[in-house]
Amino acid sequence: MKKKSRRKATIRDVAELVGVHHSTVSRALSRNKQSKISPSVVRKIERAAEKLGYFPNLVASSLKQNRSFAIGVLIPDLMNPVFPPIIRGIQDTVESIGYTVITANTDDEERKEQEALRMMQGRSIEGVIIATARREDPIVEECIKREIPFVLVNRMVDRVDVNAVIVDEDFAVRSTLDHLINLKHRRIAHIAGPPHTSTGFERANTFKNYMRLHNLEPDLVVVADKFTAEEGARGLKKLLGIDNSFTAVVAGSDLIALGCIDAMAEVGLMVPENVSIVGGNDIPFLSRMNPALSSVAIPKYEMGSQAAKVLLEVIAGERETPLVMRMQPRLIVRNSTAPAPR
Amino acid sequence: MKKKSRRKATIRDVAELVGVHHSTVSRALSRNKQSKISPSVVRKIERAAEKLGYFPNLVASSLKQNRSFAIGVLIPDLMNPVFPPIIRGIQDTVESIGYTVITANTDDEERKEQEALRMMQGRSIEGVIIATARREDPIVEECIKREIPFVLVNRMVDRVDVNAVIVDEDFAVRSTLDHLINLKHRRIAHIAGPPHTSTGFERANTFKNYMRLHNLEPDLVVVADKFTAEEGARGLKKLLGIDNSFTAVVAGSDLIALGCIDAMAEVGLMVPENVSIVGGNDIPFLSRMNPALSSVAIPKYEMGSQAAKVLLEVIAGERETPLVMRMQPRLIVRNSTAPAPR
DNA sequence: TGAAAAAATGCAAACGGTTGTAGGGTGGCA
DNA sequence: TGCCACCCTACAACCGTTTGCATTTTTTCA
Repeated sequence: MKKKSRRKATIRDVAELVGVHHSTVSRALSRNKQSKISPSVVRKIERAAEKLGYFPNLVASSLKQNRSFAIGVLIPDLMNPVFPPIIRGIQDTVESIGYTVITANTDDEERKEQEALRMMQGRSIEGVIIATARREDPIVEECIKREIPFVLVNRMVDRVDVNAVIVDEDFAVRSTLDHLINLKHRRIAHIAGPPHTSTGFERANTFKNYMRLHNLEPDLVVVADKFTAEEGARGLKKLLGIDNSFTAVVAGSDLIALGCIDAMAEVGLMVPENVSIVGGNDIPFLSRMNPALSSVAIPKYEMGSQAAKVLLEVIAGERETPLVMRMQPRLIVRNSTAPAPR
Repeated sequence: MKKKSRRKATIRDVAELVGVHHSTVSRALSRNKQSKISPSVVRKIERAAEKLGYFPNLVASSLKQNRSFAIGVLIPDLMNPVFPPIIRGIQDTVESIGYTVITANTDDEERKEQEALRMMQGRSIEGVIIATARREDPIVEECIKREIPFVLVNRMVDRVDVNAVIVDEDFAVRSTLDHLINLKHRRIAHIAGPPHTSTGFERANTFKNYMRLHNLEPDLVVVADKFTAEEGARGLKKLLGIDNSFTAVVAGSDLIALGCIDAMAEVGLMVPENVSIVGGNDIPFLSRMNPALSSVAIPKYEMGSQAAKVLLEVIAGERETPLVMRMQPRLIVRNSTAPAPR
């Protein structure tokens, strides 16, 4: 019995115990097909499997079926609070039907993205959810070329023939600007996210257009090279060097907003007394900071969940035409915005 | 060529292109062994592999070698900010040597833990890092029984013959009590984490002992059933019902502390003017809240990283005797603690 | 009652690598 | 020139499942 517990029981072990061929066991245990195995044998096999502590070797199964019941997820960095809810949304929906997810952090480095994709392909993942897309993205191109099912989440590429679950950035900045303009702000600056990302690019574009629509000069736009607090701070300092007449800033993300607030604190600018600020993404706990950050909330968990559903459809071959789904964000007004000072 | 790109190139395709046996290709491509393949052939094979876009099928390799170069990680919930850094620490260290990690959320439900472990075993993971341990933990027992290499992280079990990377909870509560006592607090309450977790249990124990050591009555202890803000709020309300003479509270975790603060706000208690509070774990961004939460920081990333290293040693058979590693936490004093009101 | 249809099970070949061992070629040395 | 080593490389079996097809068993019905 030492030997028995030594290595995992296989399908052949239970076949032997029952006295049938191992293929019969295989069929008996995979209930999906109408497998033509008599109920009595099925029961005997199930009992034997139970007794031996048998459970299927997913690896062997994957090899044979050339599918792995696994999907990959590419994110920039797990420690960025935007991503855990997205991932959780993905996991919850795919796990419910027996899939597992493999995530990889790419730190926005193309080399790591390539490596991760390689690794995932080596593991025969059936599809990928990509949260790292740049507007021109070699990884996306490669997925297309290799015909790997994929869905973009949060960030989009410049082509439209892809599946994506993203947010209505237009709506996001319009509602932000509406709010600020209602508060009588006129000199509004924008610390934009990186222009090679759709989120950074689109929001900056809409910002400019919508400002003009309101006859406001959209001249105070500076870009942050990353969605980080450091870059946000750098951006705001640069802005101060150019023009300090602004009374409000629209930040490309919450992290960027945090950096802006830090930079303003350094020069004695108070939020919201001197300048109002609104962030983006609404990451957790920022509602409790001082001042509580006004932000555009995006449905992170749902986006993950939806992206997963779409991916599963693609994998199952149920979806032919590309789908881009724009989720509606919601401006949450807290204490970092106030009427424009006179 | 359609057909070629249709399906992934295999080792046999490469072999055919070069005109050698596929086993030769296998040996040529796995450099580790002194594989006795002539350099010229190796070069030809590498070129052919490159040309065909070949990369190894990890699944097949896993099946044959009965190892998967994958480890599992069991966490309660990815969305709890404590875990992403731990996971990132794990990922970074194992990925550097070609392993991948599969994480599963268990929501502290035993059923999900069992399922997750099953799934991981089915995928032939070589070991597990467990962040979900309760003091008596059936999953841990099962790992022992099945001889699955594992390392506990953050939480410990009651037995000591296991590998674990945890924090010196004793030190944690002693330094927070020192701090509070220095501030002349005498009536100090403790909202403890769940007593079925080592962290909840140990901290509560140390709290009581260390209070007595200072001739203070440790009577104000109430337990939260989970490490959540909701439970923290519930705990504090219960405390208020018992005795409201306390001027400081030691919370079992940051999330519990947040709940306490909320509950206190409801009844008009101000932090830190009326009561001081210190949290645990020091999750990100709470330094920016109002008031900035004093907390006991734990080296989350390093804990993950260390746990991964230990696990890899166990897997490699390089570690026989169990190791429990206690990482030193650090009290970070911010604005949620102040001298005791008179 | 017997033949044909239907149902249940067995057989064997995969899936794509790895690896022990056998065999072919080359060079060294007497 | 001949023999023996010694490198390389080829062969084949195997890892645990799945699955088309053959075969056996059971059922059906004339």
